[in-house]
Amino acid sequence: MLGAAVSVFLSTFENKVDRKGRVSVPSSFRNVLSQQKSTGIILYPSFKHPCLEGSGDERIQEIVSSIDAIDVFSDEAENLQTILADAKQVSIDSDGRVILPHEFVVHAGISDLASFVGLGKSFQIWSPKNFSIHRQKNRLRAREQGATLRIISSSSERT
Amino acid sequence: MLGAAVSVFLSTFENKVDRKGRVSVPSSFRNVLSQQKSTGIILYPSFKHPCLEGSGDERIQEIVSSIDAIDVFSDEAENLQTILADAKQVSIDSDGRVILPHEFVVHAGISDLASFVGLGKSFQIWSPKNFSIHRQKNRLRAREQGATLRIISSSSERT
DNA sequence: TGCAGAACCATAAAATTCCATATATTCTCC
DNA sequence: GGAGAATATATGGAATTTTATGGTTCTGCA
Repeated sequence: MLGAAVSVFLSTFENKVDRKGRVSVPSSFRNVLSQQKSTGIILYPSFKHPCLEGSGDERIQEIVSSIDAIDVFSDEAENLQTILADAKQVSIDSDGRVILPHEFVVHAGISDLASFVGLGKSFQIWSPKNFSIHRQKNRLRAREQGATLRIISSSSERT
Repeated sequence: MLGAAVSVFLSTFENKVDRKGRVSVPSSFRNVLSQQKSTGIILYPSFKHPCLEGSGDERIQEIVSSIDAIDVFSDEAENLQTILADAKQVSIDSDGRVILPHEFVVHAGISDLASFVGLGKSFQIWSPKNFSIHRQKNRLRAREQGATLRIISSSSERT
């Protein structure tokens, strides 16, 4: 395993998806997950993008608690329940792979390659093609809006 | 059975209903139920949607307590009491199937397919057709109201 | 005695586990 | 410092086990 082990999902990895929909979870991601004591990962289709949202399975517990905290029959509860209805837990096999459910593969437009994109506390899975488009748009926007400001101010605390 | 198992009802499964009204309970749901030591499941017609509400039989206990906690003659109490009056317990056979009572099948508009929808601590059973309409509405609303944002921000507080 | 519900069997499809390998990376001993 | 051993990662395929599902038989009860 590579050195450090920052306990956040970091960087982007492109892995192959075989005929059965199996794909290796990047090893650094697996380390983060095992540190969170996740036995598997939770996946659900993104509302906003043609990609999958992923996280350790503790996240589900948080959603369930959120639902409990509000009126069971409210619209708001139903919004959150939608996430649960769409989510799937996939287990990581002994070789570090998961099986991407077919509907998810379709939603994300994935064929034989999948990009795992670290977002810190969570990650996304894209088709490499869609991701490169998305990435370019994001970079452009970040540049225009001066995304660096936030970073500088937060890191300046430790200097 | 796969290792994992966050012990909540998760994801959506579409199973066949045979001529005798039998339908397989998704295996992951059965796991949750057995973890709850439920010998069967409790079903009752939703009064909000054309679907059935389902849960392990401990859930009924919670509803009973809720009734106790509120004004005995309020509308809310009557709503909850209606649930109890309409509810039925169905047992799971050795092959993991239940028989959907005829009135319930009618209420939900189910013919030869049933969608089991995980909602965390409980689940629903829909006709796939009605569910897809419902799902689309919910997803749209969730997107507009930004349901995910709240979860993400609340979870980020604790790290 | 006829019918609904329960228990039994059988089977095809799907998911999970196990094994094999190629490639890269790290370690260790000289 | 470097050759080779040991380890880890990503991938492909096969074997095994679980599910889902259809059909049949049994049983009590109206």
